[in-house]
Amino acid sequence: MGVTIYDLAREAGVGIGTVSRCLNNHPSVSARTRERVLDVVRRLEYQPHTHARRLASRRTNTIAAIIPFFTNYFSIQVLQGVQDKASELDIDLILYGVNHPAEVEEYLRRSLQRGHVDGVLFISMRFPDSYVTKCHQLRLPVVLIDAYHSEFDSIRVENKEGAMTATRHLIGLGHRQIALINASLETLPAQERQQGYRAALLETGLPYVRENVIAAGAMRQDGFNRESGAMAMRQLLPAFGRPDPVTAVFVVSDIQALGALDAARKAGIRVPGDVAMVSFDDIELAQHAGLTTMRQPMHQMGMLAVECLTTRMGNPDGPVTLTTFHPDLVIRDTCGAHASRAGRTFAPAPDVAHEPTV
Amino acid sequence: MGVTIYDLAREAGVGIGTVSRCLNNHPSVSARTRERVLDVVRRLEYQPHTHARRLASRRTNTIAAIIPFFTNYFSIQVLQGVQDKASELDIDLILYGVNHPAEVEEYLRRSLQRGHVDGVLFISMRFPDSYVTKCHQLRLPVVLIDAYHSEFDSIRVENKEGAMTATRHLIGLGHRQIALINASLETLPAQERQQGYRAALLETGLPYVRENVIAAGAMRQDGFNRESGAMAMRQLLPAFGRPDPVTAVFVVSDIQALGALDAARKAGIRVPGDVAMVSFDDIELAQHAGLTTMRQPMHQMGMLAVECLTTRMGNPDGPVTLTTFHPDLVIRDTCGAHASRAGRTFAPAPDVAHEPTV
DNA sequence: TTGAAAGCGCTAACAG
DNA sequence: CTGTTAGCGCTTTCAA
Repeated sequence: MGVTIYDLAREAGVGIGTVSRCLNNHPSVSARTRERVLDVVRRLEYQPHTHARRLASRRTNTIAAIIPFFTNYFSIQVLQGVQDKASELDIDLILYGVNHPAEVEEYLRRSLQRGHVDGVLFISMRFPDSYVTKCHQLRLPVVLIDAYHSEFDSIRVENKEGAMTATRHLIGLGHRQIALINASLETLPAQERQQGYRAALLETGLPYVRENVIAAGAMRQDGFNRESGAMAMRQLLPAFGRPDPVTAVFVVSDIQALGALDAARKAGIRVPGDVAMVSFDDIELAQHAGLTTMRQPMHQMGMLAVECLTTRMGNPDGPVTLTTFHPDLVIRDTCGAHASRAGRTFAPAPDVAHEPTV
Repeated sequence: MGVTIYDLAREAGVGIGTVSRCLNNHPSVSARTRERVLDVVRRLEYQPHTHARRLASRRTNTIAAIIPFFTNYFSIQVLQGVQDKASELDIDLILYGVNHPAEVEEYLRRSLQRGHVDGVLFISMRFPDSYVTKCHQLRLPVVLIDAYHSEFDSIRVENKEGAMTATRHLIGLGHRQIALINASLETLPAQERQQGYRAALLETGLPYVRENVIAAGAMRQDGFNRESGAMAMRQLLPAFGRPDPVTAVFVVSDIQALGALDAARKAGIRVPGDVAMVSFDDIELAQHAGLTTMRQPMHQMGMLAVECLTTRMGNPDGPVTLTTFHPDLVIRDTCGAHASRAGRTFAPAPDVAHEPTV
């Protein structure tokens, strides 16, 4: 039905090898011949057959991204970086959105089919241990983003450092009772951010108050969602009224901060008037809501992940890499720094790395 | 390097044809043989080679989705529906995110490669005329979502009707000076929603006031973005102070409403206190912001699009279909219906379809 | 029910 | 520089 290289070869009066060379601009073809062949290509509106090419060349030029897909804005923004870089490199990107944990394995299984994809990107999810051997055996390149595994390349952000910066900022603004609204401690980012929060308190000599810390239980998106933030804020409400009240909150993600903000508003608590807030991620909406937050270079992380994956594809046995970005503090409205500088200001403490257990 | 059906055949003592039949559970294989072969399959951890299979069977089991990707929440939610259905049907989904208009053609060109994908989904974008003939020639199935073209299957929402409902709701709440914040009139949804707005005014005998209508110019996302909404709101500010002031606004998308809300807040205008607001889409954030809005069944539209595409793949010459959903009014905070019912209430007007030109 | 053989359309190694 | 040839791994007749 379609035009094949045989048709082209016949029409141009050359062999199919030559046609193939022209198509893949192989150097050893005379200018005249190439011209003639490409002419025929245009005239016959030839379209190469993707899969035939892939079968013969053993390269698929396709990668898969496995991502938690329940409208997770962080992941979406990483995905954009991935897509942009893939597009730039002319690589097809297969999207596997995970709604149910079981799907992870299903997608991995698919990716493992020989010749299906050249590599897999794993975003914001724990990599299932049962698959690490398989991936290695079948030599499937894997890169993790916002996740970590000692046997795969990972791209992440300094969560502990970021959480420390956030907490210090609040301390610097004069706050002494700082609450923490966390996601599920099952996840690494949640653990690390809690460590950072705690470390910042410790280094300043502030007590770690158990009641000030709310973690999400097992739930949708591991607690990185709006409702989780709102619930936590509601739980925190009494703490605003007690003597020596909580006057600031560090929320481990913007999306939770949005929910917390909402809950606070409904309870008549003003932010930053009554309580200051700093969160984490800097998703696009953070700007809209005026969140002071720790920015993660999501787009850049996505782009880098694709580069890292292609590198890995080219060198399957190279050493495992770990790339770490440093989050930046973006000051907007919720921390109150812009509004009034009435509070006492502490000098930033030195970078002492306590390692409190969580 | 990998295990092939030849290995399986040798190991099981059968021909490759039989192996292939077992793998594709073709009926004409004896239970015993099948058992034996499948045993070997498991023992050797055989993985079929995707591309070989695709080449031989001429089916790719892959579709592509071309979507405007600059964090457009509407599209993302549609995409989720697409992904869910594709996953359910075991179809691979290639994601083509468009950042620059030129990329559309690039992606279409790729999709047109023989055997690349079985079909293409086109979300929220005008389909380039230069490609309609090509798609038909190469018999590439195409389905449009939130867009329309007479020669392709389309899935959309009754924009005019929705806009009328929204505007009528505001009228019913007693408002008489209702502004319109629109996106770029280059797009079909913008045109249709403006028609609906106008029709609702006309049927009630309210004048169409030119100064009350703000359309976005040519810009990012055709004006369907936050900044556009904020700008429009700022332009509208004087109208709130004049005699016979504007007391309500219909905004053609939630994302613009978010921007408008922000701008209003900064200008000291309370919503719904000073001005009521109804918007369109019901993206996930609408709930968070308390937007009264016209709900589009985005997820459902995405799912249906995939079904429609597979149907089309099975019957390339069937009649072109157009599926239309009706948007639902979701009442939350911004319209003020919950707050006070102080205003006069008009009875809903009959469904007269004026067709004002835009 | 099964095996053998002929492709699917292309790449790449090998002669010339 | 170019033509020929041998696969890539699988599906699908066609006989048996």
